[in-house]
Amino acid sequence: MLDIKFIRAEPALVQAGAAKKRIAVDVDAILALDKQVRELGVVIDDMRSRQKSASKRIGEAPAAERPRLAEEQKREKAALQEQEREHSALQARLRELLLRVPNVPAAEVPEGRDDSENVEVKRWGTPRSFDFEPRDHIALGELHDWIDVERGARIAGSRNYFLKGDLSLLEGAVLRFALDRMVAKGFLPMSVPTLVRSDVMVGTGYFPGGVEQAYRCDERDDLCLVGTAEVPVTAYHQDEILDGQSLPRKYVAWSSCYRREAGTYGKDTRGLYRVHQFQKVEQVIVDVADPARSLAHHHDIVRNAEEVLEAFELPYRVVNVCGGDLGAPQVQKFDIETWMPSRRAYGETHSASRFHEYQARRLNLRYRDPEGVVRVCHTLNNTVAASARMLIALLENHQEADGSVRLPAALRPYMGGRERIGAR
RNA sequence: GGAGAGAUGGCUGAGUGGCCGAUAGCGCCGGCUUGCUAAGCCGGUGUACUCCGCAAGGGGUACCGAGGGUUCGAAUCCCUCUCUCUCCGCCA
Repeated sequence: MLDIKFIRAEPALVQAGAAKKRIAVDVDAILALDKQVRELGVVIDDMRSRQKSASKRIGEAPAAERPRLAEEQKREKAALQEQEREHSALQARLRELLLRVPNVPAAEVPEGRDDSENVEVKRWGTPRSFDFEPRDHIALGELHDWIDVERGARIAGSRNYFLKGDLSLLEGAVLRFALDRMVAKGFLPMSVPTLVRSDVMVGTGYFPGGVEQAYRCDERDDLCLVGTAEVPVTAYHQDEILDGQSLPRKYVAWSSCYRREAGTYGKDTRGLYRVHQFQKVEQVIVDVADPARSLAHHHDIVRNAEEVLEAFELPYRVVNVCGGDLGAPQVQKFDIETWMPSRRAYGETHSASRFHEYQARRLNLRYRDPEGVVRVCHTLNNTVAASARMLIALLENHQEADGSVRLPAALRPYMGGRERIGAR
């Protein structure tokens, strides 16, 4: 959420930012409503002030006088209550609108309509040229009985799966490697709730825009399954005022992630690329409100992910996500795409975002600076490793003609020292 | 699931209808005292919105877990909910 004061000061900037993101917003209408809310607020504050002093006088008046004075106050009160009802309706409407105002994208965000216009900023490694007909991960999974999508679908519907044997172990190895690496960099590991209240989904910016993408419990419990550990970790300090000295806070969390994938019928239906549940190690940073520091963190968290891919010996590229492909909350986003032979393309495996105040303001996540001033924090996050897609890349890139899969050196200690899996 | 107790400012903890945005202590900040430190003394110390002011600053309103209600007036009374703790039951 943007600061309403910022919107008042820079309406054109906000309107232009929304346009760059291809998100419809009427800034003028919001400002008109804001003005209305404030004007009525002044009236109400004034009425309450009179009400309070009148009540005080009644308390001090002789008992005989009180009933008559109270009677007068009753009429005043009715008028006040009517204004209050009007005011809170307007405030609620304003908040609804504000929750949908997108964050202003950075100048470095490229213009563009959709992901086809994202701009590649880096490429590492070279996609391997096979001297045999490479299998896709599903074929490899069937060959070794590592993946069972049929029973997954029978148990839980389409886009659900079982991982078995060495692939299940490999999933754990990938995630644990990623986690260990981040801990070594000073990130605090956390185990987190994956079922959260919907105000946390609003706070992190997923709601109201992304309600369709989240699994929700029924009306007995106001809880949602998170699509990423970013949600509980970023909301960890909700409603707190942190000591500025304690920032930045760097967290890393391993969690299951749940996505409804509404509106993706017929898209990526084969295999583990687009699934309803997967596991992910996520890095989150909370820091002071300094755009330069946020930017530096952004580069760092991208680099952290790159190092994991390099350790896995997987070719990747980094793209600067264009305005039209950017979500409402982000200032800027870099996606890392890893080479996937079956797609004959790079597929998104990581997403690194910086938000400035957008999430923190919704979460009421603040800190006290050295001068004692309370400010809203900045937040950022990025994937470190996400299980299903990382497994696709590892299987497909490191497969051999006989269907076995070579393990990169980094993963061997996590796989009992083995150099390959699926050897016959 | 059953029974009970609770939720107040950074923390501890008073406050059962008007004198309470809230006693006191601790912590923190400033000052004084003092070879240094410790102790002591004095003062200050919540958040949000809003109005006035160039500013320093000042005024108003709201907030005592959340939401409703009673009342001229609610931290205080009533209702609902959430959370915490204790005991019992069940259970990974």
